Amino acid sequence: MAKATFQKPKGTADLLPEQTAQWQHIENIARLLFRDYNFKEIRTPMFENFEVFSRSAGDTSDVVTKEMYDFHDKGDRHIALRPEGTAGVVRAFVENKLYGPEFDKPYKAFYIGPMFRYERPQAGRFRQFHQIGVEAFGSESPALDVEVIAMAIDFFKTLGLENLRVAINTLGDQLSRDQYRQALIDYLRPHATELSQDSQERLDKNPLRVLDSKDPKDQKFVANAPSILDYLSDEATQHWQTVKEMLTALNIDFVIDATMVRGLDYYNDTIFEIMTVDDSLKGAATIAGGGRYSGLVKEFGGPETPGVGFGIGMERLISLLIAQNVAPTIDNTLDFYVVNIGKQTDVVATQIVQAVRSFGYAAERDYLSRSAKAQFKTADRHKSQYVITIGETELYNHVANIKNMSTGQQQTIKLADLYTDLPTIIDSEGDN
RNA sequence: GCGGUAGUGGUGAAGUGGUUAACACACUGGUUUGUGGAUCCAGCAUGCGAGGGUUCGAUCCCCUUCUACCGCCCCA
Repeated sequence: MAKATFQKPKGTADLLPEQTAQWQHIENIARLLFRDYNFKEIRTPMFENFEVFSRSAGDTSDVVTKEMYDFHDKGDRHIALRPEGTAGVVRAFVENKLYGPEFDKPYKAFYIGPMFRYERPQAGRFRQFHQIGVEAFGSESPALDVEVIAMAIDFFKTLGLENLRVAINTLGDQLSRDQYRQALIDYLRPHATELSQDSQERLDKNPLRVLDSKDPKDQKFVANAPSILDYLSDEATQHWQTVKEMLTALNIDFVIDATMVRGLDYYNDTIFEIMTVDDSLKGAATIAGGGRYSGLVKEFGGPETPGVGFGIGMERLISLLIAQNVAPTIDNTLDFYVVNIGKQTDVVATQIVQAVRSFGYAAERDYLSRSAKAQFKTADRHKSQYVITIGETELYNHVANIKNMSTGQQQTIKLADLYTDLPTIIDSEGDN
């Protein structure tokens, strides 16, 4: 490394061809599967006005208070790189009036793309990472909560993952939440000074998030804290019950985690996380998280419209696929390699590769005037099925040699035939 | 934002305050004046993340910085 003046920004990654194949595999499966559920792809900007995120994720959320990748542009606009997908989709939903009568309800959309969070990189955590997410707007049906959860699980199963744990909880509706919030404050307030510094602040701003704390000082209080499940309104209870029943009806195993809160403030009713129990991803076990939210569309100026969705972390997903040995093997094999010997053959060699490619075969040639041996080695390394050799003698006679690399058989054919009948020549190879 | 560990060629790595920085893989060439997977031979870091400092002299000591990995917080 003579002068490594340029390095990629902290927490980013270059995805090289060996890896992109893997990414494409996952994306392809997502697109195919989500289509089965009638979700359509939506693409929104990778950056938005800062307020789009601060208003939706919640002013007290960690994402907004310390992880926002934001800056002021040349027009002095306060811009933020999107830290998650929902806010932008909701903004687009409202801005494009997708709540209009001509659109399906629920309106189902999915997205695949990079997200940004300004934090210290570590296992399963990057400044630029990628999510596959879905959102469905316009129905309060618990069946939709369940469908979204089922789709995530379907996706992971299709990819071949095992040992997944689905945790669900409910945050109830506004009424339940308000009552619970008060109960929680009443419970925690007397112990306020014994809580961690962070949680003391949370107590005022967003007491539910105290439940999320991993600090041992807080944990002992969290353990005996009142449960949201005891404060659900009749309506919220009904919703919650139905979600559980439907999950059971679909044979989806789940655990109820009454202390699960989620990091974004906009959720209500059903929330869920899907994590691996695989040891390899200890610090980053959660590969998907999501839930229902009802105030967001209104917050962005649209009509009161409920939504439900999830986000899947692609980097974590890929680590898990690798850890569980279900990553697909990629095919980099060539069908043909064109060995050319001598300067004079340069033009024909180009004509030949192009002709071969025009038949739909993957083909490569040598551009470095290397020895025939070196070119064959390269062909071999690419596991090329056939090698076409063109030297000056062949050129003079208007022929080329085709060698089957697995049998070692080589035949001489006319260039004219190669250009018109290559597939036939290959097919009939064993016949004569 | 805080803490821990690390940074030598394309890769995996050894190494020492002092003339030419092991070894292996990969790659290139040759052994076979135009034909692959084997053998053997040869070549392949004026450089030890970057910038300062100590020293007669530093890849090896000190400081700063950058980056990576891991942990805390939190999350995907």
